[in-house]
Amino acid sequence: MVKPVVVRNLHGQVVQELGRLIVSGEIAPGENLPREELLAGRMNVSRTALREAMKVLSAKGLIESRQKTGTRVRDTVHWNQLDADVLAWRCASMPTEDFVEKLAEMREIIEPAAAAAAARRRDSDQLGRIEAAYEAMAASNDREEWSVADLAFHEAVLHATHNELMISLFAVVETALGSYLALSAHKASDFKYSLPHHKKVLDAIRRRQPEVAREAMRKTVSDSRSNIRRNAKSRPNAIA
Amino acid sequence: MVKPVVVRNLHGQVVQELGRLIVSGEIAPGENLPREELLAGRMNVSRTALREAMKVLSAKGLIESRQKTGTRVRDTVHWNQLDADVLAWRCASMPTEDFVEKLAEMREIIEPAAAAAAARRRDSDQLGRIEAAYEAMAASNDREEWSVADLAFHEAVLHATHNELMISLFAVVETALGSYLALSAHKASDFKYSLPHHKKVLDAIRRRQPEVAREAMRKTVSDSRSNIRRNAKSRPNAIA
DNA sequence: CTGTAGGATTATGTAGTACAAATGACACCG
DNA sequence: CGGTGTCATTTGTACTACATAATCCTACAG
Repeated sequence: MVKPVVVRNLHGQVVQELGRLIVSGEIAPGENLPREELLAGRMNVSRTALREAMKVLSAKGLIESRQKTGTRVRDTVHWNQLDADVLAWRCASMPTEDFVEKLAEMREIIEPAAAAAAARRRDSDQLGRIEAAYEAMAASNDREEWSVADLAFHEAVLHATHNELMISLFAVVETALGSYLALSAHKASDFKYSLPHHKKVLDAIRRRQPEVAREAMRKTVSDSRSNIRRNAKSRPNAIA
Repeated sequence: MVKPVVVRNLHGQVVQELGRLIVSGEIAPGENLPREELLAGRMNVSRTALREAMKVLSAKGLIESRQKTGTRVRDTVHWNQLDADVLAWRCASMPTEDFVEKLAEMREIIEPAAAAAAARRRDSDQLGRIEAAYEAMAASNDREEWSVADLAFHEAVLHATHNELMISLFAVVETALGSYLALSAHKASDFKYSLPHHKKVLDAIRRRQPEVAREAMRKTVSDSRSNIRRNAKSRPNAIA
């Protein structure tokens, strides 16, 4: 369910290690990293590998290198907050309610709009996928199956928008929110609680009723958020 | 007004060059790049520089390298569509109306939601910035000044949301849309056309009325979009 | 003739060295 | 005191050598 983050490359590991350190704040913005030679030695990798890693971090807006000056951590405003890795590092290091709220807010903005757009622009093929996902949700036997089908449903709706920017944004937010979404699941008995909500979304998209779809989706994700909030409060830091 | 994209590093140039080739489709997804040694020779750079560039492109999801197999261009679904560079390359290579519509759609989704959030969470300091930007818009003497102040206004609203994910998304979309926003400007005589719209947004945020702010902002950006569309049709490919 | 194991081949991955270029610091000179 | 040039330091680029992994193909066994 969670992302594996398997990195076979050495510089990939270095990226993860340094990225985590920076995003978690252990290396604060404005601060300088050790010289490449020293840092490479300290991490037991060659300067080559370290530099390839630094170029990646640089591409994510986390650091900035200049000759003579050295490499320094950039201010958070320059970070590519929408980068999957950056988001993952934030999730890992600051699982505060505050951040989850921000992610959930993004979701509540995107999804209703996406549902409306899908109702306008969906073709029959994509409607089929949404229906298939809905059927899978209805047929699911446990929370695991439900979660998979649920994700597929929302993914299918997003794809029906024909807007790859929105699809990409959804993917990023949803992945980051992934672990927390488990919190929105109900007790084993009523994990299909939100099935009727999804039905309304599906019907509205099928009938090409944008505003109905928007409102139905709004209710769905807003519901999900309250559950996340409730469960997160009852058992804080359940993730880690 | 436009972004300079000044790259002092050699590998930075390689990133730009290869990135443009890939995003424009000249090197299609699934296709393999030449071997590092060959490609480096062909571009007159060392393998070192080429590899650093490839790591960056890899981080943006454009390519994927594996031993023996070589380096291949990944399918577009894996691209970080929300990466500033990727977006810039798309703008440069396919300035189709279609893509502008997608960007505008994102804007129409984000900004009203942001205005609502700003009305809820703004503090006095941020309200001050929004007011200042508004005053600058009102005091502007030409379209250039107007555009700068206009951007500052929207930026200030976004910052008042306290959600850096939304700020980041706005920044990316707005930058990509930047050149096209000029198209939304009216003739020299009535470039302040949308000032009353902005006034309503400002007032609603000041009075902490989320739904009023949302609706006012919706009208503002929707208006801007119609202008972009109209002007884009009258003089297609005015950008390049 | 077919299936599989294992080695040959070939691409990327990593390490290390050497030097170029930029830039901040400092000393020197007017 | 101020301008200017040299020096030192850190990243940038190039090149070489070898490690590693995965494909491909050969050879062998059934």
